[in-house]
Amino acid sequence: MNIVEVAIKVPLNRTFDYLVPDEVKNRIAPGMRVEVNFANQKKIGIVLAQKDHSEFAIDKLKPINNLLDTTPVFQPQILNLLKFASQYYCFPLGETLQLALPSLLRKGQSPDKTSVTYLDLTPEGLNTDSLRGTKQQALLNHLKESGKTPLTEMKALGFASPTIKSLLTANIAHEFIEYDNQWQQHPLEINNPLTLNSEQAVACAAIKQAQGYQTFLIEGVTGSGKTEVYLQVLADILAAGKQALVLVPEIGLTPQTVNRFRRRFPNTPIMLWHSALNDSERLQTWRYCEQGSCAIVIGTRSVIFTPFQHLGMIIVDEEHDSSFKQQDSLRYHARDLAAFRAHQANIPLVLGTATPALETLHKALTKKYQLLSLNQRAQTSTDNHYQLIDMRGQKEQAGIANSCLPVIEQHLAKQKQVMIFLNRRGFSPTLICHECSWVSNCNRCSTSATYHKNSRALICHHCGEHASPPMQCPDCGSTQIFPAGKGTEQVEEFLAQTFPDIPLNRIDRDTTRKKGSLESALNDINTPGARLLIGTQMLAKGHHFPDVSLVVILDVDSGLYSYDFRATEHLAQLITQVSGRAGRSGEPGTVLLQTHFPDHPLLQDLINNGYQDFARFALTEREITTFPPYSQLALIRAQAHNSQHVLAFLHDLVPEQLPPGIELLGPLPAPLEKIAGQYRYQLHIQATNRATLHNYLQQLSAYLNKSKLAAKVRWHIDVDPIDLN
DNA sequence: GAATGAAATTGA
DNA sequence: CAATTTCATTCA
Repeated sequence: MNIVEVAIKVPLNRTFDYLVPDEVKNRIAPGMRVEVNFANQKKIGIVLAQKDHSEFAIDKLKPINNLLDTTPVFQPQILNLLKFASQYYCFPLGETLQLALPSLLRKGQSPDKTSVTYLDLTPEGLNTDSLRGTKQQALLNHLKESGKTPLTEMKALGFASPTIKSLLTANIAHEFIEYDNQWQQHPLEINNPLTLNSEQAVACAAIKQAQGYQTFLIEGVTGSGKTEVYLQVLADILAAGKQALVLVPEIGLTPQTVNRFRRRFPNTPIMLWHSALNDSERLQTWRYCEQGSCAIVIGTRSVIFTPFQHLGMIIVDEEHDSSFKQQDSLRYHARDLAAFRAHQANIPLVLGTATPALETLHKALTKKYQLLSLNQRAQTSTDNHYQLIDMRGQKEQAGIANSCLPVIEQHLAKQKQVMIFLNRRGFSPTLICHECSWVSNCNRCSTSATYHKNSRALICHHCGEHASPPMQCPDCGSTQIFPAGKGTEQVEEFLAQTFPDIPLNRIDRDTTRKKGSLESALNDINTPGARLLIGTQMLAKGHHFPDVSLVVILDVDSGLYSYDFRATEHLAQLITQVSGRAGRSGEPGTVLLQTHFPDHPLLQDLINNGYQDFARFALTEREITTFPPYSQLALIRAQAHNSQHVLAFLHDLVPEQLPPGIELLGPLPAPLEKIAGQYRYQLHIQATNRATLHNYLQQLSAYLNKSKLAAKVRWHIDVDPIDLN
């Protein structure tokens, strides 16, 4: 009998058997796509295995309609990775497989081999310094920085076809197509590697000697030159003709980062993978990696599923960054899957960050990972000077303590940039009535709608509902309606009044919504002279602001006392990352932290001894409280319009007797109990170790598949949750 | 998730 | 009683 096991995209933890017609019998293999009839529909499924008998009644099996591939779209290793991910994160295999496939392949398109058109400067172009048109000049400048670049990428950066064409006709630039595997045939070109300091050299040597799988954690303070270490170890991988996978946070994929790789390895094909790619660009990068024509791919989270010919190394930059954890459907952590993949491929994995996640640090301290510390900063950066601003009994305006103002003024007077950080956009998180107790609550969520003064709107940041702010109180008719609480818009308004002559940029989701607006703001910031920068977390990540000498963090306290046991870790990472933006131009930067709890031990530890010390101290706390990494956590979240259904569903999951090693907490209302009219509750499952947790989850999912209540609510399991919302 | 068919509700 | 909506069932 010719039977295949097929995974189909349905929310079921099950696969389906199909008959194989004789004419395709010899061509079919695991990892290929097939078209099948399924529940009166045509669907594309993935062949998992060939077998000669089925548990299912043979006479009820249907034949497959069509075999869509001549070679598998899933390599055996990728199939294994996805089977693991599906099990580990309790998400149906069929859906997991579809998620990992470029959408054109999901729809049945053929993965035929193609080529990429590149744009580069001609020798004349290299000797040209200035061109007439500003756009042409920008294009010339960019190519001088980046070297050869795929044409599609240039267009995505906003260089228009006519501009490109004029440089082509002027023989400044040329286009060329590169085919399969050419890069491995040329000797590797390496441009201007920097001289390593002793710590970097130690780190490089350690990674280069790795035989097979080994994970390294580079714990490198800001400015200590992690990237240089990546580049130098990559040189060895490339020279051996192997490919490399580099994962970066969502916001970290800037042209500056990419250019640094391109400049270093000028004759090496480097491609990108991120959310702004369209379907055909995605397929292009995917094919290039799979056929071995791309040497380095730099990408965000989902790049971890890309197939390679000869993968030689995986690097995860800023490994602590929460954007590596997917927050819906398959809730995977790309860093953790990278560890699985590196282990499977028997290659080194390099994790790098100034502020390691406590889970990662724990593995390094218990010798599962090799810890490589970089504490020496390059000469252009120096240690920052932290200062706690005691807010108790102090006057403040727009959330800024009065005692901070003279400091801000001093730095501006020295023609430096000052960065003000507040993790709340809008003008104020609520509007309140002065005469009665009306608050601008959202009708559909258990939170208030944020007042946006610029766009004159009340917006709920959770369900997105828009309303116009009332002129009068809807309850008592009073006109005495005031904003309560602070947001970035308010800080901007206040500082613009206080320092009318100083240029100012506010950077948050609202000001960067338009395409290219972040780039133009970042461009502004590069112009010398005094400047005020106001922003949310967007400012903390990735971007390099050499002229910032003062950072003010307005609201430290919200991270100190929180229901979330990871809140202090995230706060410390944020403070360290934001501070890393200051003091990079030779002089020490100043960091002011506004708090009502200046004696808080974790805060004291962080500012006196730095993140490294803080993290080790925080780990001892985790051990005492047996939170992860000293236990394993999973969450079952459920929501529905009817809160009784949700509670009944979760209560039903709690058994009378718990298996050893498992503790359940809940059902608890989610921190925001109601969003968009849906009531949300959660059950915390804490286990002493991984195996116990997964045993228990397996039992649970058997039950969940049968439960009648489960059909009435929306529910999911989040394994290793990082956000307890 | 989507098609299907049975059960419940509606309207004259 | 037929038309319409809701609900549970099943998928090979």
